[in-house]
Amino acid sequence: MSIETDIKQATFRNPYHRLLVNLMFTSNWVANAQMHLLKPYSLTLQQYNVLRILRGQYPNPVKVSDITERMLDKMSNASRLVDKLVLKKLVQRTECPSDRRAVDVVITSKGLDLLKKLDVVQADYEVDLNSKLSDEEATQLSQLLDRLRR
Amino acid sequence: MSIETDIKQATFRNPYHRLLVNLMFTSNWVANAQMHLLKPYSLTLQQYNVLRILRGQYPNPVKVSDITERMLDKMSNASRLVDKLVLKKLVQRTECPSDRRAVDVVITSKGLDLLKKLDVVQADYEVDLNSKLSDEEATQLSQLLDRLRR
DNA sequence: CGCAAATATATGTTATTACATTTGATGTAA
DNA sequence: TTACATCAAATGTAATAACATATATTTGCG
Repeated sequence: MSIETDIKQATFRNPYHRLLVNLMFTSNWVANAQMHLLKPYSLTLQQYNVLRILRGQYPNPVKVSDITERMLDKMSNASRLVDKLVLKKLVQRTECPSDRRAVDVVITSKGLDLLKKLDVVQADYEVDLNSKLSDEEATQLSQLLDRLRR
Repeated sequence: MSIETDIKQATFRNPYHRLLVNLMFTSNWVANAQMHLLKPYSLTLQQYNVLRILRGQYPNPVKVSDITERMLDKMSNASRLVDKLVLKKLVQRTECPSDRRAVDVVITSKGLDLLKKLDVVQADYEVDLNSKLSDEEATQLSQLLDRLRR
């Protein structure tokens, strides 16, 4: 279904207007689906993203400021997000030895195990996308998104 | 810059994984920019979207349930969003004569005036996109997003 | 060195979101 | 018509987000 049908709007002013609306709508649509996948594991999308960032650097620590930077999903909740993950014992927080202002965060083995389980769920979801867009189309879509942010 | 550089992640498992991350990232990026455009007018992005939905039907009323449906941005805040807009006198709420459970919402002339001012701001933003993607590319991107939601 | 500016994180506050429940109205089947 | 399911909106609530400010540390310039 086209975005026009999905949001029941007959026309847009121009292709850019349509694109902006479509982008937000689609992203919400995906975020929603992902949230529901994560729900049985009591993880929010943001917490999941933080865990994946940490796994990407494992076993090296990542600073809270690095997490903030990579999320774009805005300022200063990184500290509290890490809080939540510490409470769940999915990450560990230690003072950075070279800069006592900073905090080193590392994913725990419990966190890694959880991500492993979620990899399966996520892979299934991605396979599902495969039936809608080919590899090439997914790549092309990604490249167009990159250009939009230039 | 590619999404890899933007979020400092070397690789993704597959094109779909990259696409999902890129989609969220880009959408946050756009939402953020839009939020800052709206800030001087003390409107949130959601409130702005509701106003545009109402303008689309003007002078016909739109039910709260219709607003909810078109937002996908989830359940049940539509009622409170309308509340906020009523407080600002940007919309008017009247009981639907044919179904007393429902509520008819109509944008006021003050609301229409505000949207008119925002049209200019929004148009400027869209012109800016024009320098990054051609009309055809914007259309193509939109179509790929449509297919992703199939 | 001494001190102001910058940096990293944490915290306080308010608004917004997600989710569940409530209230009232309508549709429908016995 | 009554009883019951369904539906529309509003409301309660807990979690989360946005934004400003605070606290502690480091950096760098005179």
